[in-house]
Amino acid sequence: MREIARRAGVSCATVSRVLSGSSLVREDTAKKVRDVVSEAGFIPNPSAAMLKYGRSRTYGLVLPDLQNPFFGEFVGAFEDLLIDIDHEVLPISVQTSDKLVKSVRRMLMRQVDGAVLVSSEFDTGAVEPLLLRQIPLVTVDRRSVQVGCSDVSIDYERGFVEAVLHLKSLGHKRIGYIGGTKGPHTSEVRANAFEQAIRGAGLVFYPGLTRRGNYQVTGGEAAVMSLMKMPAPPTAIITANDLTALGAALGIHRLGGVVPRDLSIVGVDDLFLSEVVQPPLTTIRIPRKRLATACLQAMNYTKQNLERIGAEFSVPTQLIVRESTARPKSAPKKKSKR
Amino acid sequence: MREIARRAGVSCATVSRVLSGSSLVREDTAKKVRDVVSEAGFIPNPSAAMLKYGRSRTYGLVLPDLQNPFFGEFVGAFEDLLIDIDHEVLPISVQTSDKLVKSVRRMLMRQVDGAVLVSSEFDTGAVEPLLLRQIPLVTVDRRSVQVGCSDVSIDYERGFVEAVLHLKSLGHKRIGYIGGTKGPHTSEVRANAFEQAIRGAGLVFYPGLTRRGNYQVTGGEAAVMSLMKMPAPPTAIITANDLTALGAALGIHRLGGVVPRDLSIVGVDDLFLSEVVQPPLTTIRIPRKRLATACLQAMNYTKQNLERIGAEFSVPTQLIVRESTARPKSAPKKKSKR
DNA sequence: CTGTTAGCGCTTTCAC
DNA sequence: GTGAAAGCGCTAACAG
Repeated sequence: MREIARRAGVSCATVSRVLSGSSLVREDTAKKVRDVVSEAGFIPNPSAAMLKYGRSRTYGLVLPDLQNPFFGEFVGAFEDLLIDIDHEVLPISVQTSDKLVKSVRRMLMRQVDGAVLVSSEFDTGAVEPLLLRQIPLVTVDRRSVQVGCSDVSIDYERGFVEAVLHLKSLGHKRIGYIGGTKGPHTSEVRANAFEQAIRGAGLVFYPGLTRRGNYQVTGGEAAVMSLMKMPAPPTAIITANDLTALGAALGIHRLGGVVPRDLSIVGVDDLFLSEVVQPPLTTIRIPRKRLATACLQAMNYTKQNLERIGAEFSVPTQLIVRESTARPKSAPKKKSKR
Repeated sequence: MREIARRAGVSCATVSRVLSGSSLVREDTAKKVRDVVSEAGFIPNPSAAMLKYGRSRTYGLVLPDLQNPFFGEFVGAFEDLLIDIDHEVLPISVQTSDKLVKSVRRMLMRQVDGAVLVSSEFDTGAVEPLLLRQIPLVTVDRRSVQVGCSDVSIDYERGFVEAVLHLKSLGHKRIGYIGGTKGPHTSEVRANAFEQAIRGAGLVFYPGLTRRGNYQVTGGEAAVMSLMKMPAPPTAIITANDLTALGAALGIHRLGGVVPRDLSIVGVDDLFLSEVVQPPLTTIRIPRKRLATACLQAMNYTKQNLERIGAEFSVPTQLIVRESTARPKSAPKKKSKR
């Protein structure tokens, strides 16, 4: 920078002013500086500014599992948003929850300006250091907020209602559910949302038709195996995410069955792959862009209201009907009229 | 840090020495400092060190497409490796090649200590600024090196040979290929590798049975449609990656056919999803961990030999046989004995 | 062994 | 409108 100042015949203070777009510089001086800057290919070093202000222009993004394509896509969406405001993303994948403690340390080291926690599977203790240091937090679908921490919830409720109505209109009455393993809180919320969607549609909720999964293919497969072994198995299921749904489809196939003939399946996420598998998956889409936007919005809110309880944001979902759902085998023909 | 020094009754130089593990400190002093550090939850600010040494302990990772799960998995593998050496990864997804210029700028700003370029689809000009600033570069599968830039190639050759032999042993003779769109160089290399694998196996290479794809599902689908319309379509194909293979399978399905009955398909990557689709995909596995390790190794080599031409590293591939390959419809029964 | 000090690159008062 | 200078947190050379 000194070098630029020297070449332009000004001081580094002036160069700094030009670069930060201060209007206190005469236009011809500014132009000259800009010329020298671009000619020399000068790129300012933000670490110096960071050192001075303690802000890194970086947000931590804690994800449970980069193997799930959904999160890869989400990182991309979030990154795009940050580019526009000249920030970076520090992605952190946390397979096991004890790694969160280390991750928090990493974020602290890198002086992140905030953190988005997409794995809700964590105990508050782990993020305590972040809160203590006044780092704004945003959780996704944790359904609870606290001082310095906002939440963006994904509106599964609406998606579940749409999905259940769709299944009901096809003639399904015994609808099962394969959930996730996450923190008791979220799991509870979702299971309740499912139950209410069922009841809201005027159907009977069968607790015996719900299973736990692990948000992965393996969990969906195991759960569907267990479900189909029952004396009265479900004719349709809704799963916690597309990976679980894919696992369920695989399980049906292993059992010698066919989707949707033997079981209708509804996923959640709408991975771009869900469209190309056979059969293409009916799923409740979580819009990544909107989710990313809401996270950033929540981040800004939290930052500006650090002393107050965080706000709750919500992202809508949308049912995408494809071919993994159909009329149940046993459905009386007349139902088709409805 | 001053605060810590004050509390421990030492100077900040001593604190710094303790934190960096210097042995020049008496054990009891060091212990005391460590106690204070952990009690106060002190976390050093690396930007200061960065400012001083110009090193950020961050590597840029330029990826073509975070939507392809392979890259998500690769980011995870690379991140794991970097954690061990206390570095971070700055992931940058580059959809269009003109964005590379901006990305390069971002990496320069963040003072990355090096960059791994997984999209080989770029002209050398775009990364010139990196080279100029003596930032070590590693390309993946670019098959060329230069001063300050090493390459890690993926041994498609071996994978193609294995795949062709596998298909030949099943009785296939007309084997097609759906490539990618990447820079002319890599595409050429792969197409050649395919051709040689075919010839090496004593089969006839039919140029008319090769198509270009786009490394995505859409490309595979379009290419297979075109291929199957031919008077004498292939009985098996090898594709540039699993997404293309999935697209090809989808295309066959759209055409009313069945994989592998109407066409055997071999992919490349071994996405974890490839195992769970129907039929599970026969594919040439690229080991992410080994690839990540090789990239880091290449990075270290380049860093230590910045003045010299980079080295070439290679990562082996491995054929994983699943159910998307089978004997061709037309195969004479006696072939089965072989 | 430990303390003092200078300086990394930048921004930002405060003078001029 | 512009320059001079201090200071962000840390490290390394040097002094003690």
